[in-house]
Amino acid sequence: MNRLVSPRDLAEAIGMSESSLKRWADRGLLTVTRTAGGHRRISIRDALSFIRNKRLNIITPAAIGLPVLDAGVDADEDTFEEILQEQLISGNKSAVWRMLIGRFLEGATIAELGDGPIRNALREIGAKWNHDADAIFIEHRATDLCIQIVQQMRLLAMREHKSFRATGGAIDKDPYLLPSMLVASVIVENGGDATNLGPNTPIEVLKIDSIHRPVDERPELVWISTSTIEDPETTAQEITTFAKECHEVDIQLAVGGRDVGHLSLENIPGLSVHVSLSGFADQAAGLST
Amino acid sequence: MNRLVSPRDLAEAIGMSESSLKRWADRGLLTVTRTAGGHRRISIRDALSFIRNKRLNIITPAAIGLPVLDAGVDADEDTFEEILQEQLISGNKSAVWRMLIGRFLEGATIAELGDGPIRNALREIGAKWNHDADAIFIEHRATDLCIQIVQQMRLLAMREHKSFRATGGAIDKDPYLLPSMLVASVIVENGGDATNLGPNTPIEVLKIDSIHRPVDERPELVWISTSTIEDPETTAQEITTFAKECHEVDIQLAVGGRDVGHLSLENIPGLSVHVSLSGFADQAAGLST
DNA sequence: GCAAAAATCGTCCAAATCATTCAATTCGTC
DNA sequence: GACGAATTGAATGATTTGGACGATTTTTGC
Repeated sequence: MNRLVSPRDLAEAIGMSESSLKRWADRGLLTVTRTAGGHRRISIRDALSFIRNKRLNIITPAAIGLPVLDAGVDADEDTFEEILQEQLISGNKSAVWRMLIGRFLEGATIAELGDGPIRNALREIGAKWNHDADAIFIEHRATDLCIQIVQQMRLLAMREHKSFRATGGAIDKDPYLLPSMLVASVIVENGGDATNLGPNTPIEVLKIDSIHRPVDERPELVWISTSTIEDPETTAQEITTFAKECHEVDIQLAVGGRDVGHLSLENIPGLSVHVSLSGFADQAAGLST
Repeated sequence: MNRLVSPRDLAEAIGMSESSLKRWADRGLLTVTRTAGGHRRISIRDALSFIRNKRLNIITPAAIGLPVLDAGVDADEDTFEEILQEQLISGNKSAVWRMLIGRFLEGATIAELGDGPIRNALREIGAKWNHDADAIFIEHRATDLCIQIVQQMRLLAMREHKSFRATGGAIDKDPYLLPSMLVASVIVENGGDATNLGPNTPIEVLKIDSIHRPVDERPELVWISTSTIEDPETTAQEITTFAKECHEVDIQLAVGGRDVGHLSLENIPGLSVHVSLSGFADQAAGLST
């Protein structure tokens, strides 16, 4: 996973000529290092970022030491999700990795993958929850694998220049990591600088990194992820108050998550309620311009 | 201590061939000393200045195995930890990233970084815990940043060939992510294939992926991370029973974590108790050969 | 200590890559 | 369509790279 490739290899992998590749590198579109003798060398990570940024197809994955992106990457959406779910259940790390990263490199956004395959597969797996040890095992293993892959995508999607700041986390008593991590990754993918405060983050704590900050250090966006809500009324009230405070200082507040429908949050100025990651993505894209 | 590396090791570390490295040395691009018999030896200092000079990437840090305490490369250990802690508290992502990944690329192991700078910084930050929102904010932000960096190191440390399998997680009711993630990363760094079941994993669930598996799918090692323990007596009893079951089928069980001292676990065959990540590293290295 | 195993030596050479040039293709605009 | 600008892919001779070789040195194991 960490080899250096030559311009020739990368050119072959994406079906372009060596000349073009070198020109792109010289123009700065692709990060290259040089050997002591002056030959260009490209790290896999830079190569993958480049492939995705330029929306290129990997024609010969083997040329840069990538596993064949087989098994359902080309399949239609339903089949893809079905296979992904099977592989997640059986704990086939490399297959899941190939499928998701493969789609990602073909240009799928983190929001699309999170809203579609990842959410659906984990929902199915979670539905089997019944305090049965087997089910817990499968859920934990699948979640950890997804966390690793989402982190990897976050790194690949990161841009040099960050055009806005965002902070957020999962609400108090909510132990789920992945949703908030997905939101952070989606924000990074859309040009933001995301600080994820993780699970179990009371709204009081979010205030510290937003409205309580000096004006020039405040984020433009705050997100709250709500996978489980203990007390819907109190929580809705807290969020409403927080939204008002944010609105006064021109911070956008966005709430999303599985249980967001249980909250009565309507027509509150400065507050967006998202039922999907693409909602977050759109909002972030709006801030990014 | 001034360790010397061979041309082959340095070549592997930067992903180049031994031939090229020898040629560069002969051309004077890289300072080498010679043994009495004429073999080239390169000091870590010269190797690093060469790498920096030519802007090369270190892709296999383990190859030059630089001891962290090699004074003079950068700040001494105390100063380093002090600065790291400051930057973690102030949330300076890029600085923390640079410091930790930098050390890692210079040859520090994940175990060393986890036992030293990371643990000490987070311990200091955690000590400020008093249900004060500021303290929680800083702790959450620092933890998330460390999670990202540890995941990145895990990817960098991953090898092509995995020589043994391991599974583990944080014990039931233990919500901390990072310790178990660190153990998984240390195992990966030492040639293992780690499945991290994450926080809140009851021992029953660990059994699913170990003793309840078919013989040829069983891991060689199971780890339990214990940052908080609700009921020491029951837990110790459970672990003892589990250790016995593991021992019978030749699986090694390793327990570690902040609160591991509160458990009475002594002289149990097949059970190792570690107070540091390097303990896990040694055990993994033993399995790897 | 000694012998076997592993690592490195210096040298050679085919293959890969360099920077540059140039013709062919593609793109946008009129 | 025609035209100019930009991009692409192929060819060039010079340089760099990486693997192979038998000989020598260093390390390992007893």
